[in-house]
Amino acid sequence: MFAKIIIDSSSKAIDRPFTYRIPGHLEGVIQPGSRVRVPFGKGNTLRDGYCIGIETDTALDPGRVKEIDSLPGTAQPMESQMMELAIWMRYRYGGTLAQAFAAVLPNRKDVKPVRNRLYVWKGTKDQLLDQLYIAERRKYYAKIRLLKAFTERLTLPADLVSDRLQIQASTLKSFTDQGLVAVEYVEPAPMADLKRDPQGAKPLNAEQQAAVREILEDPRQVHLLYGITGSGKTEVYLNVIEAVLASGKEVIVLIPEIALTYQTVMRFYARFGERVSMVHSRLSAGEKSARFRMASEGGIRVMIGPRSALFTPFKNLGLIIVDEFHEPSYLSDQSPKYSAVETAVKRASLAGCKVVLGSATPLVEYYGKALSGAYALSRMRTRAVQGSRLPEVEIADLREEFRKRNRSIFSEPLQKAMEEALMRREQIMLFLNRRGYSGAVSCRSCGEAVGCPHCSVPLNYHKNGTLKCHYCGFSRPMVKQCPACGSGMISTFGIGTEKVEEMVKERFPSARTLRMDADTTGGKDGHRVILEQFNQGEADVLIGTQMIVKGHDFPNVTLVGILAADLSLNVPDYRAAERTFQLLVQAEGRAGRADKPGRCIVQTYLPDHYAVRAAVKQDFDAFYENEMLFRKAMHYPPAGFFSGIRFAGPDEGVLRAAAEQLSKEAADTFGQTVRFLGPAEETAYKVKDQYRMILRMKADALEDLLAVKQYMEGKAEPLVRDKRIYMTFES
DNA sequence: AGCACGCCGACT
DNA sequence: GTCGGCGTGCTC
Repeated sequence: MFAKIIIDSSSKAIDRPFTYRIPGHLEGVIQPGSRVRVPFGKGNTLRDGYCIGIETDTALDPGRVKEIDSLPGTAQPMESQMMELAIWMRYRYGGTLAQAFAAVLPNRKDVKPVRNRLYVWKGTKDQLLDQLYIAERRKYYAKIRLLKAFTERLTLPADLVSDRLQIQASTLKSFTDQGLVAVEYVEPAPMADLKRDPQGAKPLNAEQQAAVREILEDPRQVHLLYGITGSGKTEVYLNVIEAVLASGKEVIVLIPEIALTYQTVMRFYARFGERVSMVHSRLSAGEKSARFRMASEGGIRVMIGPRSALFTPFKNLGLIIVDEFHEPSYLSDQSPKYSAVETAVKRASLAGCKVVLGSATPLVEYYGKALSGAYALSRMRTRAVQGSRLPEVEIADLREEFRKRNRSIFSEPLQKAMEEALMRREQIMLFLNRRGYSGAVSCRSCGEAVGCPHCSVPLNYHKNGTLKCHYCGFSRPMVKQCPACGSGMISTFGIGTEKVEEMVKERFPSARTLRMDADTTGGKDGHRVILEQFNQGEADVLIGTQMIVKGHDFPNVTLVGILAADLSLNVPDYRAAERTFQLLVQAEGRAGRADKPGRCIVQTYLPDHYAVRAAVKQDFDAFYENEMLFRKAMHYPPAGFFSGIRFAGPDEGVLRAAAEQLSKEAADTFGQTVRFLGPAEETAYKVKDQYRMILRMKADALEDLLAVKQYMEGKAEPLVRDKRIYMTFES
């Protein structure tokens, strides 16, 4: 018997099956999906790999075929469905098959036994592990602080945690003295917390009931749940999950990284108790593997977590929920660069189950499919909590402010609102999306940004005095006058959050400020510390980038100021308007709670832009209609398929030559079906001494783009192997 | 990716 | 005359 083996490697050169003989004692043990250890290469070094198939015969010269050495660890073989998913991911997103397997099969590390230490815990293993995670994030109870002290030593194999033991405080001391660790645990914290804040099943309103019913009854596989902020999507999920569990099936709930908080997970615990578990990036391989094993053995029925939870090896998967599915954290940054949303849809179709995509600001591609009937659609347009209102949103027109010679970053209405809020001792959040000030040029008089005639994205100002398009390479000299209105009031933007903080202090000397952006959130606890300080009322004004608008609710915040709504509109990306709309809607949602009305002031030079207007009215359908006109006109998704091939390399000349040559060959070969734009320099042309270029492609069929990808992988292979260039694929 | 084979310069 | 530089090419 022979086995087809994929060697675990990130190298394209050996990303293909190798045939090995199966030794007699492993016959029947090795199956497709098994991890194996094989001698490889001239030195016969032992390397790990994945079996992808079994054959009774081989066309190879028997003398060349080596024998499988062993089976490393005790990991279960990958389910055939998960293997199929990985193969699809490799095809869809590139990278090597081994990388795709690694993504769907994270239980790679075998649990190392730890001896000579005693851990005592009353409660289940899973609760302990979850407590440790929570303890890192929040100072909840004294006993959790006690746990925190032991966190380091408690990252132990779950099997060594003894269940339901309790020891006396004296004993505790003697164990501690001996270097053994003991933790006394009085009552499971989740339950303790529930007593404080009971969260049983809430009655559903009519919209929620309708959504639950539609999700359960509609035969279509993909179900989009559009629900405004506060419409109670989670409650809908809980009810749907209940029904799926009752039918004997299992559920995966994906949430954005940032939303994985104590409260979120507790709502699920409250409803489903120990059938729920979660995975997250801070778990060690052993802990994660233990939970996945429990899931495959039926001990866990609902798995919650960020994108990697999608690969929970449930045997009888009945439902996948992707909450806030528009969030960019669903895109993997490692190879394979998969979209967890798209992959969830694929997994659902392999498992024959339903997938629910929920959002207050759905991605237009998906919303379009829902409107066309390809996906099912449920809408929830009212707030679930009685008396709760959407914040009052108003626009401050910065062109007007400029005419009034207000050179400050605060418009008159915002300035006034801030004074009032400070007087009432209420808190303020100021939001400025820093990413957008990379040099787009805009007119202070009419608000237009100078755009590319071929791509309708803003041009970027370059130091040599030209304006360039980073999509197609178009370039023109810097303008002296606004091409739209002829005004000479042309300038670049350059204000970041630091400057905002300075100006808040200058104008409101008594206000205490906190700043939250990439510069102030260093370290693993940076976010938590700042948010906690703000929540404790240690500051009056929180200034930050988009990280402050996601999912954090501060009851005392009554004013949200969006300093420059246009900044995210002027980034060279066809999704700029969509991202802006999402950010604005999210930021608006931060203002006010049921008991205190909220107010949001949106400062903009583009008060008439459809993304801004729709966001102010919280009108997703209006945004969708306008955005689709733009996408269709420009053949951007969903009106067509769009992707990119990135070239990077340390030698500028080699990189340019390679990018241009490869692009030309691709254009000659695929010019009939694919439109090529570029290659153009990336927005950040040189990063860490690497020069970067990008070839963008538009096509009517995804298959055509994937064909170019395959072709380029082959063509660029020699250059990539010599490390002259690096090549990656974007979808 | 590793690792070996292979054909040219400074050393015991 | 040998040790070793890393260029080229293969890995079941």
